[in-house]
Amino acid sequence: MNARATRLAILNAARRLFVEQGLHGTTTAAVARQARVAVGTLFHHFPSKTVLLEALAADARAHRDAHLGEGVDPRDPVADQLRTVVVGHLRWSIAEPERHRFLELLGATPNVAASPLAAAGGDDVLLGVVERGRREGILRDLPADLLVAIGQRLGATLAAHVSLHPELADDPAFLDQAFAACWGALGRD
Amino acid sequence: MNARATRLAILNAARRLFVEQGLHGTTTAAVARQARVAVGTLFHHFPSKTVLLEALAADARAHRDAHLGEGVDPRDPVADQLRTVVVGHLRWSIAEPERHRFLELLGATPNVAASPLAAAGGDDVLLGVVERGRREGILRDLPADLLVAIGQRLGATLAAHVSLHPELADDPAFLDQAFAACWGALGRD
DNA sequence: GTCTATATATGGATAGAC
DNA sequence: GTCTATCCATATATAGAC
Repeated sequence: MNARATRLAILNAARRLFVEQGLHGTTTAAVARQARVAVGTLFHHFPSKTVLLEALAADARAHRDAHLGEGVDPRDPVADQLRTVVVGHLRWSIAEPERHRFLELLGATPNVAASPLAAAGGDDVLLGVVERGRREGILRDLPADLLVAIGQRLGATLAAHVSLHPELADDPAFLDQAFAACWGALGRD
Repeated sequence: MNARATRLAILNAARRLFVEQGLHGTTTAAVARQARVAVGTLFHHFPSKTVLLEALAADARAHRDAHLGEGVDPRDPVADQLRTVVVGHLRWSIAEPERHRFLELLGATPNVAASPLAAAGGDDVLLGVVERGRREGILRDLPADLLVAIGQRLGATLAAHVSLHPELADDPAFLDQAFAACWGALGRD
């Protein structure tokens, strides 16, 4: 197995275990076992557990952002852009449940949420849409950062529900209602 | 210091540290230090770290439920009941930020969210309101458990924002908009 | 009930052979 | 690059004096 493949095996094993057992609940030994490599090999590729976490975070964000970047057309009405972002995020979190849950976990973990590890970065897409919506006066009279947070949390809640009922991912009626709920929360009455 | 006071000091210290540094990030030694008792004393009152977590969880839920139980009048329209629950929860999470964050943390921690520790229990109040709303056909055509989850997450998001801007807790315009966002997400258009 | 001192296990990380 | 064996710090929990 070449170096690249070994590195990938470690990343995949680590992501899975971190999501299943938590950040502190997962030992480097367990990651190595799951990846079918020796502990020394793990530390050869990732000099510390923190570096491993950072690599996973960067990977997950890059993956998500690449997925979200496409598709949002600045010429569309804000409501359409928002729908594109929300549904896109929903689809991504269904397609990549572990990466999604890993990012959620990072954000929810004290002393990690504040570190560079949790630097949002990719939610810029949503932020851009929200800021344009506010300028146009079609969103609620709430702070922009709160609107972004609401959009994120709502998206994550929907994603968690759909991950339990995968058939909903392609149910147009459900997706309509789900987006309607988001728009109902964010849009001006 | 009597036994009751010692127990309380340990609980308060533990809650604070768990919220600040995470469940696994907090050692029993650190809790004892913060509570100004010896490690042996801690383990005298709580035979294990798990028991301490359970006691903390039970305390936080009882506190929240006692607060939420009052105030919901079954004769009110569902929208009013919902507002009572949402605003009540918001106020509670502002008044008791550590208990609130501790419950959030429990729910977000793998291998803890699934354990008896995370048994919801007190969100029965919200569940009751949502079920009545669905029967009356005034809520969105989404599964009841998803509606409850949306209400909870939205409430938690608002609470997190208000904890950063405490002055909003008594701003009627903000509370109106905040509740409007919840109702927009949950209520039928 | 509270303390100090310690047992026991396990964690992250390293050394050095291959 | 990968392995085995091991170091060292720290974590939970206990023992037993006061």
